Amino acid sequence: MSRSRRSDGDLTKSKILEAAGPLIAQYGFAKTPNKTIAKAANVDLAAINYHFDGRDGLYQAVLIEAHAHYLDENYLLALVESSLTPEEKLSSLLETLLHKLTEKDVWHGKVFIRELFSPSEHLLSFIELAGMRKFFLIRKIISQVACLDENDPAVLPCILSVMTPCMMLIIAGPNAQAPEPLKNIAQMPLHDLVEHFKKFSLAGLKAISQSNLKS
Amino acid sequence: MSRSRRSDGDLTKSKILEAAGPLIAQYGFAKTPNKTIAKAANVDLAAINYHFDGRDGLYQAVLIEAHAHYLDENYLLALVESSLTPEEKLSSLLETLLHKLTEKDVWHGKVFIRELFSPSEHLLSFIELAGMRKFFLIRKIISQVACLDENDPAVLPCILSVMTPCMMLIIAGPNAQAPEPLKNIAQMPLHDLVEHFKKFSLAGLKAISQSNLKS
DNA sequence: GTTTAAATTCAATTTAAATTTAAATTACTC
DNA sequence: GAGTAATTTAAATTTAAATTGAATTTAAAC
Repeated sequence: MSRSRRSDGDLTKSKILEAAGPLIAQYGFAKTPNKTIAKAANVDLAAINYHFDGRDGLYQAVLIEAHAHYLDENYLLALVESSLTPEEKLSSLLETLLHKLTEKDVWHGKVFIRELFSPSEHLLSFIELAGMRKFFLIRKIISQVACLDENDPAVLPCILSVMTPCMMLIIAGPNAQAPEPLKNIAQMPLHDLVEHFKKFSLAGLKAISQSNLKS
Repeated sequence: MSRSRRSDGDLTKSKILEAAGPLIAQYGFAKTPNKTIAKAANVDLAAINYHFDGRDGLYQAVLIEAHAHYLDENYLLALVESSLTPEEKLSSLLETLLHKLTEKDVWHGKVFIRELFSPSEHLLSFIELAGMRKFFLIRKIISQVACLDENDPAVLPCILSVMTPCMMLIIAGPNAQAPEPLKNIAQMPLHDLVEHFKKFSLAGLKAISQSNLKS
């Protein structure tokens, strides 16, 4: 008996994944029917169920893919262990976050951030696995800039202050047709945006650090 | 002929609205069927279509309600025109944004922010009407703290930096069952959070202001 | 109290989409 | 090249939910 593992299945599986990503980024998961995804991927509708065991399985896979690519864990690891100063590490982190904006299609970030700000039952199930490691790496960088112990609860709002504005920018990114004021933000030169967030975040963290020393 | 306008209709209409809000805040619009809303409101399923002319009409109404209550326009107007210093105005704004966290049910903010970060076709249609006025008021306050002209494009990322972290906090608020790290943020004492965002935002804006003077 | 249209209700219908099935095809092993 | 199981496909089924319509009730006007 032949225990064959055909390789063409993997291709359609990834075709589905690559087609689903941008669609979900643009319209949200609830508003992209399987039929639309199948058409975009040039595969039969039933292939989604065959390969992902149902619609939810596909979304779970897309979410994992999105999270893995949004801020690469290996990049973060290398950054944390690099010989840069904490401030330089922060700069690099912000640059990486924002440079994604210029890429033609940043579906990874959009999908992940959509889920983060409009959470479904799918978020909890996987954030706790893959998400925590990346969270700890980011926390390490930011706590160093703020001169806080990484377990100090005061680091948590610092992380919010640094990260969430960049996330909003990705949602309202140049591709998306955002309402007027947001659209204008997204159309600003990338360099100006990077400079803004570096200045703002660095000053904010320094202020937190200062007030911590006094108390 | 009697041109009667029965008043009991308004009651059920608002019952539906009040029931829909918290459900949509928790589960998202796509994941709360009309049936669930009708049950929570103690109203017949068909009443939704009768009063709101369909599911989308209900969501539109919920969105308008949410936006109106999230940051009250009259409050913003009074704040802008008050005799407080720009810094004090910013403080008040942040306090208002964050105090919503302690209220038992902050569905208004959650619904609006869900939509903002995971936009559907409903966002654009009404943001441009009601949203712009509030946006301009917030911009006025923040531009003054940053010592920038309110039309300077550099104000835009400042608004992001100040507002979005607070929004994330509302999404991950004490009620919601967020994943670990976020849950811990939401459980921090409100006063500490307010202090953090005041310090961070003020320092950030001052830094932007400084670098602007030099160039 | 009678009239009238608004509001409610329940049942029937329609719609849209996901899933399942089984038949046809294809890639791989020998 | 034959056998086999993985994959693809198209059609049928199932599911869930929104919408509609007709019958009933109710509140207000006179």
